[in-house]
Amino acid sequence: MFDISELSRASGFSPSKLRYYEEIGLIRSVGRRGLKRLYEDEVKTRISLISLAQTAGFSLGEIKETIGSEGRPELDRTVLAARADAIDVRIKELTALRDGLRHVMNCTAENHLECPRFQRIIRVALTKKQADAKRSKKNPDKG
Amino acid sequence: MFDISELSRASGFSPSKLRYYEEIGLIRSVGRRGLKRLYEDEVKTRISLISLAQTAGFSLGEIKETIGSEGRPELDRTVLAARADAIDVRIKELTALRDGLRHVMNCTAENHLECPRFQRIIRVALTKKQADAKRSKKNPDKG
DNA sequence: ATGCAACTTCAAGCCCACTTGAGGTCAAGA
DNA sequence: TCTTGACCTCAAGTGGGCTTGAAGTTGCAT
Repeated sequence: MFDISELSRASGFSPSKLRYYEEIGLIRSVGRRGLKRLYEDEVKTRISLISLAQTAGFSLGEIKETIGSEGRPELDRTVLAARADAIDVRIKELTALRDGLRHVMNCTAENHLECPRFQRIIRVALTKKQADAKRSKKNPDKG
Repeated sequence: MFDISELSRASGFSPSKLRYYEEIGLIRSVGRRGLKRLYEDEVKTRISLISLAQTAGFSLGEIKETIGSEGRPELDRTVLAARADAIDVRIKELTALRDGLRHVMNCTAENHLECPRFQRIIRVALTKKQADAKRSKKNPDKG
């Protein structure tokens, strides 16, 4: 059991951010010593997970839906599957973008945005994105 | 040459968003017919690129620094390289997160956050992140 | 017992990335 | 010529994700 300053040091999250996350139900403290919050180890894993999920572009609301707010989260398999699929799409986009950037670095075309190779790289990722957007319009429940 | 409503349809960006991007110098219109903005094809590639870069977690400011604001952007190779490297890091994090989620879907441990396999998956990504954070503290210029 | 650093609450503020609304202008068709 | 409607500008508003500041409360060391 440790207090907010240790958790802050360990996680790199500011105390105000930790309090905010608790307020919106993303993490929890397990008790108090006087006024001071006390945390247990589990919260560190949780914070790592939140941090990664944010990097992946999920909002705090989506993260809460995914991992729940309690120690024993109700993990809905269909939600987890949807998140994993979303990450796969994102990975493909990022890969295309990275390849595009690396190509541009070595490309001698006068205007890189008009380089056919670059455009093709970008278009591939965009096409996936648009196909995805279309699907979620036809099928709004599975967002 | 086409107007804002066609560009909006083609790109999926709202007219207000397109005007906003022009205001902050991310895209440009090449002229007017009366009051109405006129765009040329190049802007579509640019918008695709912006869209991807946002997915990758870059701010509009960073995107502007990376691709410049003009038709013939000043592409700084060191900036491009840094962005590409950042994307690589992010891809690794996303991969770990996705694997973690997929594992949890099939894991029968009572509390998933305490599943050692899950923790290991998460910790790997987090370690990379923290190493990166440390490096940029020691070397604040190369962010 | 007293001080004080580290915590606490709660409301307000801030930055980013847009959106909205009010009021204005223009080009083309009836 | 007159209307229509799609565009325009500019200022203010919104929502997410925090941070900041003022004022209060504690455990612990002296």
